[in-house]
Amino acid sequence: MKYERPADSANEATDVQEERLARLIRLAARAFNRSLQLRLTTEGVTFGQWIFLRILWQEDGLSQRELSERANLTEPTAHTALLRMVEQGLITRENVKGNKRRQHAFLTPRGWELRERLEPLAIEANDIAVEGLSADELKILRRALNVIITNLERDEAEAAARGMRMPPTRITTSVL
Amino acid sequence: MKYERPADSANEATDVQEERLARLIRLAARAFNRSLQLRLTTEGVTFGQWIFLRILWQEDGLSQRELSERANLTEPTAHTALLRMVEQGLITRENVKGNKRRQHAFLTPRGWELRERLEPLAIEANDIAVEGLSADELKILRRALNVIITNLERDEAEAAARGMRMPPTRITTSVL
DNA sequence: CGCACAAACTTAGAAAGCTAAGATAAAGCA
DNA sequence: TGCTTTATCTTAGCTTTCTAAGTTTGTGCG
Repeated sequence: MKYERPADSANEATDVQEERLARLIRLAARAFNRSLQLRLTTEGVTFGQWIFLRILWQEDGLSQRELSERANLTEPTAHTALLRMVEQGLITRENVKGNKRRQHAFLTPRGWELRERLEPLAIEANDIAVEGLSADELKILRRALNVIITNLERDEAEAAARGMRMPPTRITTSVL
Repeated sequence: MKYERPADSANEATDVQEERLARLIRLAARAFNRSLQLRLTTEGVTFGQWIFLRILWQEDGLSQRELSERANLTEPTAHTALLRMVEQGLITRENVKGNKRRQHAFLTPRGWELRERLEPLAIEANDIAVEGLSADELKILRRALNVIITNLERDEAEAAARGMRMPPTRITTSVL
């Protein structure tokens, strides 16, 4: 054990403290998602669409793979989101430069238009969230979150290298 | 606007900063979930089961409603998780004191046994996550997360009072 | 007692996410 | 040139979570 504590800080208390952190982060993430979703709904946009719209506003014409990387999501997740965005007329997907494999996503005029209506909503949600926190606290919060993310991703990579895997979500070709 | 910045820090930078906070929290939440799930899988337990096991270890015999409240999850979510836990022999659900409505969940011996094997896994994940953060930073992190959660939940409650709702997840009895 | 209202659990169906395993096109190499 | 490998997008099917809308059982009041 790396971080030993004096005997007088009971074990139980330690457990509770530590376990709470994951819970707090989960609750904060959910509250943030809901807050944003609540606002986006007024413009008929879902959370998943928002994620990809934001990326395309910065950099139009990315491929599905590039989009999923920038969004930190898997390709199947990006895939279904992009299909729906085509249906709703927010983007088109096109093959460019004679490459029949890569499908680049381009914002439609409607997709571009949403920008000025949606971005203020996200800023509003963020402003509400951080109300009462000082600049210093926010700085530490960001740093701490980055550290946690780095630590856990490193851990997952190491676990994967040792052969540990996330449980399959599909019945693996069973007994035979 | 509360936190004005000197003119030389462009608006764009501000936006990016603010938007990033939600993203960081989302990433941290996901990394935490995966880290825990990866470990729980070695004992054949899913994340959802862990959530309710933890609560029952503290307080056995709670009803579905009480469990969903303590877990910060809705009843349908608790419902499906509990059904699976019954299937797997982790809990039983029983009517007590002749009440045919309330269903109290009781840990089976198997459910109790898991405690000593699972709790260390959660502690391990937490230890890894906070590696490199000082006690002060952790304190601020916790406070900041609590502030954010409170702010956003208040905002959602106010929005609900004004009639704003989360988008329905089911097709609302359409045209007729 | 009987009926209305409330509490508790269930069912229906959707979104968003994932892993695994295709399919097809491009690139690289012998 | 032809074959193998790699890239990219798709499909299949599962989990977890939600909102909305039942169903059933208790409770309280006239």
